[in-house]
Amino acid sequence: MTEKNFFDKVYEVARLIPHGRVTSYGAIAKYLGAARSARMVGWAMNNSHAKDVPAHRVVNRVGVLTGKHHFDGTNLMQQLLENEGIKVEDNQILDFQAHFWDPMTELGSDFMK
DNA sequence: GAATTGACGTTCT
DNA sequence: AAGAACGCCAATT
Repeated sequence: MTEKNFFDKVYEVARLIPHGRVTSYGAIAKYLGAARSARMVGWAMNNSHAKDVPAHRVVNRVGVLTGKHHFDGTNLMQQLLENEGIKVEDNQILDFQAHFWDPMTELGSDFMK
């Protein structure tokens, strides 16, 4: 029973996202070994309301705040990101690459080993 | 209990 | 190269 479900793994990784950094659903999914389950990551975020998961730091691969619609306000997600020093314009993160936090690169496949 | 949807991304045509 | 379809797992209807 040491194996965790995809959902739980997503929560863990999402929680490890550093302050002022962002990542993509696909990046997390890929890190978990299921690049094609990016949708599940999004679903997990939907349940993230029950967890302490900073879902505002997770965007799609283009850097667009696709899930901002699920937040309390209309541009709450954007406000949170800007609060961390990330510039957002038209629901899209500026310099997404610069702020991109890749779990595989940062954690180095040494986290869930 | 079965079918559909859901914060996406990859692969095929 | 551009567009369409599929895949993944879980939850909701």
